[in-house]
Amino acid sequence: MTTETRIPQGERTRAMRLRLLEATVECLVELGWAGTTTTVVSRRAGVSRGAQLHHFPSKQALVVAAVEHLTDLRRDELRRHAEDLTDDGRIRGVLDILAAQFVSPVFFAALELWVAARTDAGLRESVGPLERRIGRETHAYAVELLGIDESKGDNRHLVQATLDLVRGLGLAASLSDDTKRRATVLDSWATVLEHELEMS
Amino acid sequence: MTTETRIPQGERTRAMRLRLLEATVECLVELGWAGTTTTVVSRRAGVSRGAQLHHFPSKQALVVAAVEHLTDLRRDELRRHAEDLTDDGRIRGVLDILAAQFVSPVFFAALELWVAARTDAGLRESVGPLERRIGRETHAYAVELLGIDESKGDNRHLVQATLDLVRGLGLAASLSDDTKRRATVLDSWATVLEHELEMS
DNA sequence: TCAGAAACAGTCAAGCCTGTTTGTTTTGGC
DNA sequence: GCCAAAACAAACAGGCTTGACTGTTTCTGA
Repeated sequence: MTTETRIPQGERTRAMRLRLLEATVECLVELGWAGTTTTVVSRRAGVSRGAQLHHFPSKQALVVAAVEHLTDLRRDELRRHAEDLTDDGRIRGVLDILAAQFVSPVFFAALELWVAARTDAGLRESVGPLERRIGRETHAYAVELLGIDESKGDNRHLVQATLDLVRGLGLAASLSDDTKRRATVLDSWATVLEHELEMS
Repeated sequence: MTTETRIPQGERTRAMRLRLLEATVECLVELGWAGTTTTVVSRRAGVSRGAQLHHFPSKQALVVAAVEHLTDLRRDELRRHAEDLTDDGRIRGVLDILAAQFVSPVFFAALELWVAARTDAGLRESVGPLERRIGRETHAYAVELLGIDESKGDNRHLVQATLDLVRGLGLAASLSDDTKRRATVLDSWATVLEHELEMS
């Protein structure tokens, strides 16, 4: 059969890798780290194990690539949410955006990798630096969204605390849905920030 | 051989179960959820697999018991740290105690179970309620240590936020040692609480 | 003291995961 | 068109985990 549709190999490679990475993230979200086996991933991606091993020679390679893919997803998600930001109740709005970042499936996938990395040296080498980078980027973006001067007063540490807070909220949300409680906590914290942040 | 040392069976049972539970927690801390296999646990506890299966017929049973054991450990740890609390810089001291709770090996073990429970229905049924109870107890204890009236102003939500914060700090600490950063964040948080809490 | 129950020990089979190996198809430069 | 290289497919071996099964020792109550 002469192939009617000729797709460049570069394109196919990219699509195949993307399918595998997305399947990996989905597995992490739905099945957790322990449930994310190479077999399950390949089946879900609709890719033969041979093809999978061709693109990612080891599970380690697959997961590391997935981590990098996750950084992109998280960055996109943050930017996307930021577009809905209005000017009134700005602080509360920013808190909502940040919190949304940490109760999303993407965060849950990252959480699985994060926790697994604690006891897996190879994984930690990949997750650690990337997570630090995401932390820095999120911090900078939060400062930008809040429209504050980071060098003033305790602003810097307050933003850090805010990020640690939403991380804790995300962890809580992973086990049981506590949307309501989260909202009240964020309300209180918004009030606090309005008092304590030194606006320029 | 006439057994010179006669140990009541109840005692032996308790000791054996305790050995298994402590080995389970140790494995969770050192090897993570995926690495905590029944074989590894029994070997580390110095218990034959037969004995292990006698006391805990399934891995599920073992882990559920470990979860309950962990609640005791966490409670003890909290109480023990609370004894070192002095009167000057009380808020900052309380924060240190709470933070210590969430960067301890015991918390890391609980974290493994917490995350695993997200995608494991059976485990979630055990971890969920217990974690909620610990949350409530810790909350109540924090209120007591701070010596505040929970019904006043936003006190209640500020305490909740504080607990979410230290949980986030604990998660951050699990991947890389950030003792210094944590201290500065807690300093800022203490200042905030001093401003915002309504002391009685 | 003795019998039955509980506690303990060790082995085994079934199933799964990972990564290797071997074989087939498609692509792109010559 | 043709051939090397990349992409893809599938079977396989080795190792590990879980829980069941069988046998042995120790305790308790009669």
